[in-house]
Amino acid sequence: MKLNRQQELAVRHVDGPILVLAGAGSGKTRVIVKRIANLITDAGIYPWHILAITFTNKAANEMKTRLETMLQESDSRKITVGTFHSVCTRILRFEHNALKLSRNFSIADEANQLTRIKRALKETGANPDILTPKLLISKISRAKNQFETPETWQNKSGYNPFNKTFAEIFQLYQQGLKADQSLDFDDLITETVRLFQNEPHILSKYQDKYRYILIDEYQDTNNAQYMFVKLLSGRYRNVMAVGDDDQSIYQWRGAEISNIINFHKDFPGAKTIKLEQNYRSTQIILTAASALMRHNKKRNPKTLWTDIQGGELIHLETWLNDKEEARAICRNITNKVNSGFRKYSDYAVLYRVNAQSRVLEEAFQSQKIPYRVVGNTSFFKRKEVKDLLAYIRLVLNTGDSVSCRRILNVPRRGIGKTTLNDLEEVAVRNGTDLFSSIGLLLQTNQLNSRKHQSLEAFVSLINALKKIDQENNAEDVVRHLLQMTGYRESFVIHASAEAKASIEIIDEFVNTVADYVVHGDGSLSGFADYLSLYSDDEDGDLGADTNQVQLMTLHNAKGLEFTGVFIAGLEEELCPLIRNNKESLSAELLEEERRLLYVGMTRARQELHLYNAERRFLYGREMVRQPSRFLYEIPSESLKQVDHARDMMQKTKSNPAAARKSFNSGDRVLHATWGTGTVVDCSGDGPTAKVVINFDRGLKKKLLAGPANLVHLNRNISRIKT
DNA sequence: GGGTATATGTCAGCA
DNA sequence: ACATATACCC
Repeated sequence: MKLNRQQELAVRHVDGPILVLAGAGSGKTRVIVKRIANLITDAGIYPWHILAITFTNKAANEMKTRLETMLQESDSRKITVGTFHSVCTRILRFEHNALKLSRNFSIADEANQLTRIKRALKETGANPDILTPKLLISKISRAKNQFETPETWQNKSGYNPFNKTFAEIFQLYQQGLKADQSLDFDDLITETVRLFQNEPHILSKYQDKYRYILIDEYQDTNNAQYMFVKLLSGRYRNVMAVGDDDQSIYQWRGAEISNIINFHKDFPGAKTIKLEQNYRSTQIILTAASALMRHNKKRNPKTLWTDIQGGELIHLETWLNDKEEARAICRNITNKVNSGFRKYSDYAVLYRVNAQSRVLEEAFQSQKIPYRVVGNTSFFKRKEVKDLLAYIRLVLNTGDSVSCRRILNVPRRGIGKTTLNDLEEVAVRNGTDLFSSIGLLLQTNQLNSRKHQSLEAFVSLINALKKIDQENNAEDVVRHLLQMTGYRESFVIHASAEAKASIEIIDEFVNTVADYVVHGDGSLSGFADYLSLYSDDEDGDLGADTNQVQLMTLHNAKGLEFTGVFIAGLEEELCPLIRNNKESLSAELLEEERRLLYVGMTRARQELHLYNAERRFLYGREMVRQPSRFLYEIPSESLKQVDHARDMMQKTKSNPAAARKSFNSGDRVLHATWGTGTVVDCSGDGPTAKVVINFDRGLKKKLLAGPANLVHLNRNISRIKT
């Protein structure tokens, strides 16, 4: 397809800063890829001078693949494509000396951060109900991205006790990371920026290396990432920032929309190009999505347009509950596929929170529809993966005490609480890491022989693995690791289904490392980075079953497109999400939620299906739901609306059989006015039976079964029982 | 020291 | 409903 005028201008741009405001579906990835190709083939720029930064690893891989098809392999290989985190990790590992950091520093993932925060909370004795671990992590993240340190917080905390506690925890957290030779995700960026600031010759080297910088999803960059770009581009100023303020959905984690708005101030003389033609969606879908977005006040007005006239109306279906919703989605997809014009992979089901995937997965399984949950990091959250990763981290960096503590007694080797406490004490007293403290404790000769033996065995195990790592690839190390620790065998003994699942995960882990050795550099440290930075699980073997429906969160759908999109759970408090009933939704958050739905809607090419349910099982209980306010912001002429919940209620109402059912205490029932409740007592039979019900909204009512038209919620009984 | 039963908190989104 | 944290027992 030919480029349009604006796209052409962006692709042909060579020198100087340029901002590309690219609306949804306006072909921005194509523009970035073509411009890179153009820089090399037409402008004669060396490929190693080009740095392309994407938001996810997935996007990076896709870009690499597309570049490979357009360029000679010798060229495409030399272009640097990656996320901020992966690019910075590479720089830090290379320049570790200047930072007085081990080359094999560990990357602390979220779980690792959490254990550190919890420990710091305990140490300070702060109340974890007010400063919750999660809140602390996000506060620290924000502080770091503003280049604030525990010290600056100490100074500015003044008399505010919360700030003071925060400063203390921040300090402990940071000390812990440092002692363990670990960096968290934010450090990866901020430490690179500090390196650039403190070592002009290093900055100069990289400025010279990366003369052409392209950044995708610029609306989602944070302050530290901005600083990185600003410094790195300082000499040549060849920055192309591509983004769309309407698709900014990461402000919650520090993304600053001002980066895109202030681009001209930051890079004087910058060109601006607006891509407003949408090549993806039908007029109907685009009109509806634009109408939704007009409710946002803080945005640059824009007029997206499309050549793809008309199209199907957007379907809006209301169901009685989340199970019915999931079943309906499955039925609709099956019908479409059976019609012969669509395949499973044409469809994606999007939702606001990962917890929604469960009901959907159950429905897909029972209807035998092939599906894949995208971006769900469940594999990386598995205990087995964390354990093995902890081993790897410890082998690479024995200073990593958090990892050491995790696997010191996994599998069981008789090093329990008491010994661990002793070791920690030795570590603190000598100012060493946990692993070194084992050697120190062994020297004291104060241990009984059993303890002595198991500790000694552990040390030699790790040392042996270190040696193996020096001469072998990551796969060999992992295989030796499993063999020497007996980790896999520790599950084989148990015949339980749980143990079987564990073994499957371990085998999958081995496959992952084998795959990495084939496709990556094969090193253990490279593999550890891969595991730490690639939280979106790529599904290495994409060749297998690709004809699957994709399930993912709205966030994960960014940058993707599908022929048909189903969005589930369009209800108040879920979309827009309100986590805390006490807290009201700020205007900023509401607008971000709206943008998130906008991103979801604009993923659709031909079909868009929206769903809401009147009841939903969430946070451990069934809740009565209200339709999302966003549904009222979509013009009704774009919608084809069916209320199946109402139909179902009416059907049961007109069916006297329902009234004849007798009720038992414990039964879950539904009443047209009072909603759901639990039967606590029932006397009599048939329509004249007197039923006492505790309604979920807090009312207790005595009703006559007949006129009350109670509906048995049998479909929910299995859930309520457990 | 280790395993299991019970209590408690969590399900926001991501690199 | 699930996962983790602690409490308690062997």
